[in-house]
Amino acid sequence: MNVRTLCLGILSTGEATGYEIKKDIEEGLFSHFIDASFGSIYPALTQLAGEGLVTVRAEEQSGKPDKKVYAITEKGRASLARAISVVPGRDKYKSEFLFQMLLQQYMTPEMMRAAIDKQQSDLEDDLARIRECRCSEQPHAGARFVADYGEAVVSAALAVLKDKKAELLRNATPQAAE
Amino acid sequence: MNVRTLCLGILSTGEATGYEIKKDIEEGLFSHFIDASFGSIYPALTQLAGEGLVTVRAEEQSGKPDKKVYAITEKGRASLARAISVVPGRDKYKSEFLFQMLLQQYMTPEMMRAAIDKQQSDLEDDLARIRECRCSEQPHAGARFVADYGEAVVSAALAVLKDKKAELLRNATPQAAE
DNA sequence: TGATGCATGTAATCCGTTACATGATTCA
DNA sequence: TGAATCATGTAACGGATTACATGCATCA
Repeated sequence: MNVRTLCLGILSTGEATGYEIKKDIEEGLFSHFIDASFGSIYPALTQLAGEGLVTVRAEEQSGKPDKKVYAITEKGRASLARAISVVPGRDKYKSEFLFQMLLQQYMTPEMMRAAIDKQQSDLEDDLARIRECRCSEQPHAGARFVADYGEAVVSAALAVLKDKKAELLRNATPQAAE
Repeated sequence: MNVRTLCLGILSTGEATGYEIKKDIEEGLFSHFIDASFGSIYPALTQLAGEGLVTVRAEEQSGKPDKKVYAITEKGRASLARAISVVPGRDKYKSEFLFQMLLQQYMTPEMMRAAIDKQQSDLEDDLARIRECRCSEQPHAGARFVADYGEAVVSAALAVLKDKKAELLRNATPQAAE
């Protein structure tokens, strides 16, 4: 799945500017399983408009660049439906944190602590964000499911982390890391 | 974190060929939070050898290309220690499946079922793999933690999925998908 | 007989990130 | 005064995937 389809998906829930799409990706329900930067969103939107999958409407603003509000077209909806009508690819999960934990013996206890604390605060952030989404929206079945799924996964991670934190630090080898 | 560091990390647990490293990434504990293909592993290994971070030893074989066994050097261990002595980047999770669930209304009920079944079998695979790792190795503290973490996360996902599956399918809009 | 596993490697290509460029407004 | 928010966009660069090339052995 690429940024094109992602933009189409977000626009299927209502019109938005590139800037708002980015915010949605960072703060909305999408945030915990998708990523995209301006450098990919803006070109994707231009391309989509060129193909008639979305329309653009410029709104003048003083001081700032014109706001470009994008809206999905029927052709866009059809294209979106086609794009998601495939058996989904396997989930991909990348974690530097877990890699580090696997290589504990190369880390100093201070680094261990820093890494664990960082991970914990990241997870707490995630959890807060998910719960916020659930409150702020009147969610449809899909959104509710995704929020439940996300909450369950993040909570489970957090529980293990809190549970094993002390043990992990106790085991940290003080002589490590060259 | 890049393929270089990943290779160094795997080689820190014992010597291996490029082919074995790939297998380790696919089947070992690494598999649920890291990815890499031959196209990136082989060049990385060549580069690492050029810099003296690993040594190579060629083993002749009949029929097949010579097996190149790589082993990490002291310099390599130092480099690995340096590479992982940073506050870890945020975990990244990509899921086409969750994206699809969020856009339910564009999917046919058949696609919904296929997607859910696929996700379930993927998760069951993951769980089996993690449990296998735990048995096959005499794991050190780090490996045990990673296995616990992975098991908790995947189990939680699986539980939600099983729990909500029926509801998700019941809600599937029969007229959807263009 | 045809797929799968073993075994290494290169080149084209893609997709995306990072950094840069611009600039007003608002909040601390 | 300096950071953050709003707002769009381009260009360089990087990093990895995919496909290709080669070829034997084994298993079904």
